[in-house]
Amino acid sequence: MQYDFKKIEKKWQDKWAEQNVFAASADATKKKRYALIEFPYPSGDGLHVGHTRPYTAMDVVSRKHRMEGYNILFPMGWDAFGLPTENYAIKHKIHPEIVTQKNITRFREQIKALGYGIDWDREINTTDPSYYKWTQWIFLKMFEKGLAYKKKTTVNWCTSCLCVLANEEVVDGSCERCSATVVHKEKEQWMLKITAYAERLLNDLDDLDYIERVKTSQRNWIGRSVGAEVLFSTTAGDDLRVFTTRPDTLFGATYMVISPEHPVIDQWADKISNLDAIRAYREEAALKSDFERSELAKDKTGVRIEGVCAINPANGEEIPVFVSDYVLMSYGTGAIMAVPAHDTRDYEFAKTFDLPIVEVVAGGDISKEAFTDCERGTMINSGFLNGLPVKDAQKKMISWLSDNGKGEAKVNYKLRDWIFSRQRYWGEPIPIVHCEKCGFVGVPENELPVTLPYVESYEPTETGESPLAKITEWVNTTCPTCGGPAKRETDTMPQWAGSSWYYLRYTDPNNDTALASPDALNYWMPVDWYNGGMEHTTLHLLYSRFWHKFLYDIGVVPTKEPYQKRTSHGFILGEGGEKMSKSRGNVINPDDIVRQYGADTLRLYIMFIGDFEKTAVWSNSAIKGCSRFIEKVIALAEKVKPGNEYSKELETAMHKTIRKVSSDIEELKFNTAIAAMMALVNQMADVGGPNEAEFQTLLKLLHPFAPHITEELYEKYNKGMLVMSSWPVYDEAKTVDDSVEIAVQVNGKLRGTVVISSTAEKDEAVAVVKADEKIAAALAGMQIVKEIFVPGRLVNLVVKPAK
RNA sequence: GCGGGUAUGGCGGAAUUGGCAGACGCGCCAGACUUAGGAUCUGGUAUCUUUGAUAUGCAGGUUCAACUCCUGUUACCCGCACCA
Repeated sequence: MQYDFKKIEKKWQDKWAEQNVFAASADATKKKRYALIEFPYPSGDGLHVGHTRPYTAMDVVSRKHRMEGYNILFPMGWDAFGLPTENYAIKHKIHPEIVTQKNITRFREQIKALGYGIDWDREINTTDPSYYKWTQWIFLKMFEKGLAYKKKTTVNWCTSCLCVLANEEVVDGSCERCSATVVHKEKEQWMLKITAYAERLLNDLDDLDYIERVKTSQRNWIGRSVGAEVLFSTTAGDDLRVFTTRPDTLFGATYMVISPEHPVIDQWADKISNLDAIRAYREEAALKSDFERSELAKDKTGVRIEGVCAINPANGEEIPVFVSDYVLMSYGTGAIMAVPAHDTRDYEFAKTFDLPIVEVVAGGDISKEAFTDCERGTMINSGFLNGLPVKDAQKKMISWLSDNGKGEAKVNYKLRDWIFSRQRYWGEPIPIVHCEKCGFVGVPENELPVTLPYVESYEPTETGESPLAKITEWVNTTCPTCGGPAKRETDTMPQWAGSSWYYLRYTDPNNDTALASPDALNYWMPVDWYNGGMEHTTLHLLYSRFWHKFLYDIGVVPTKEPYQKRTSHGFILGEGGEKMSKSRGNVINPDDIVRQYGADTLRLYIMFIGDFEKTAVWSNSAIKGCSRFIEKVIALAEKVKPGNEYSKELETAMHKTIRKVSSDIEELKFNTAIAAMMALVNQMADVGGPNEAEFQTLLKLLHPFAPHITEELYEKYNKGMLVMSSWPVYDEAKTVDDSVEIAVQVNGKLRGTVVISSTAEKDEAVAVVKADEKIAAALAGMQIVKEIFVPGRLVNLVVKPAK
């Protein structure tokens, strides 16, 4: 048979579609599996081979589970709002909506050509008003509960996109999207209070089946630290609050440092004698990008505030207060107590400014460096703490602080609230109206969605306002509360909004009275298995867990967590091990591969390429192996023996392969599953061909990986489609060979092999070994000290020279 | 600096979790069929000084037995990064 993959693949894709075999059933009595892949951003470049790795993997898993009798939900959609589309639209003067439609059409065709078992009736699109109505609805609920608020804050400002970025979108001080420099700017922004969920986002990780590295990076990102908040009174009258993880070292606090943005600077303006210098320093810090700040991290800079001193609450000493940009306004209280003897940064700063360094924990050598180890050391120079180990001193100091009203135990998080507004056109409008009398008012639910007005010009403005601000007829509205004149919020939501809840919409994509019906959510949630990129661990994955927990709290979703299991795939690099990029000219386009080899070959190869979780290098020659494998299977079809004639040997191999492929798929070991099938096919060819039942079993095992050709070969048996067939089961008893070849070692060195019955006991095995000529020769003149027998594996004889 | 990970033939990678290192595939070599082969088929393929010895980044250790466990060390990759 000529392998006409083009015809075969089209034929089966059409058949599956005609019979709607991938539609998730509404029958809630069936056992379900919800498998999810991150829906793509439909970029102008089209599908990347990198996409096919997670998609194929989850398709393989889903197809197997479907054959095992599960009701499968395996959906697809488009995360289509975002900057690249908008930038492209501006450059080419085409409306983003049109660009998006075009890109989606292309992506859909490309994905369909790969034969995934996707329920296309549930396709969603984040830019569809009937979808973003609910994105806005969730925002309104958060606004009602006080979790969405507007605040003037220091933001990351991309100098090219002219737009605010989330902390997570700033990479090495540059914009994640366009790589332009990011600077700090003070702006009024909508914020989401993700910090209110920090504790739960952290603790609930324990019960989830996420791969460990995902849990670890979320934990690090949330960054819980335990310590105390301490109040320092000042000569200016008001107090300075600091957070510290080392309350035990309070006696060693010889100065304080506040962030350049700290509000007390203005409060103290009339008392500061060097205000100009302080303000100049603040200006300078604001102009530095994050990148410049970290570049200069080695050299500590700062200015002493003249005219105001702080008082160390432990010993009542007056200590100076400095302004320095190594203290961040965004963490803790924006002020620190500096203990140079026991903190590396404080130590550097003290050396630079020639400040006193007082040792309060003995155990290090503070003439050389700060002693920061909190596992050992004993308190000194610390009044009532003297002689205590560090841990005990911490507890004692905290209770002393709270007894005296000077502080309390405190937990702090690195996680910061999510800056949620963007000054761009192509995003969900924030459904808020600003009324001069009533303040911020949510758009009433029955007026949702607030649709994005169609405009001719969506260029970002130089003033940093959203392009929507220019559309006065849209901006000017009436206040839902008092009916007076009001203005609409003109900022839009960030890229991550629509993707924070999309998995919920798939369960009931056309519902227009709720984001999804309770029945659908009860049945389908949580997502059983979610595979996606590591790069989303602290972005999308964390954001969506936050939204989900909020929706759980207001009774909208039935589960505490959205995703029960999370796995992650490695990147695909171009030939030569470099990142695929247009400039390097090493981009592999899936369309070309499908045209040249067919979808089945691409699917097989992308699964065979290597360890699923690791980076893999594309090889244009290695893919031929998978193409040949398919042709071998086709050739094997010609050799199938009619009837039930079978060999014991092949039967054992069949059962072993079923076991291996079944477990490998669940463990993401697709490469070894395919290797096992290749070995089986080679063996089948060697014995002159399988019988019909054996060949059908092979087709079933291979079907999730290469669905089209296996359907084609299965068709002649008139048993219906493989898609709807049942997954093969193995019999453990039949996975055991009658006899096995075991290794024979003498003193741990391989000296030969013998074939024995697989049920042989130790005595029998050793007897056979001793009878073997080669072994006997090796044993000549030796005395056996110990005999080790590992059933089915080896015999090791420990010997020494006979006396 | 902190956190996570990786290291095995010419290449991608296996190894039932302490039991014959190199499965499976690519590439390569030889042969067959061919006017032809960058098609297909068959066989071979870790290295060497080959009755054997040496091999899983490097140096030790535990064990009858170590890619696997322990100690130390090097290199590379990926996050985060002045987080008090």
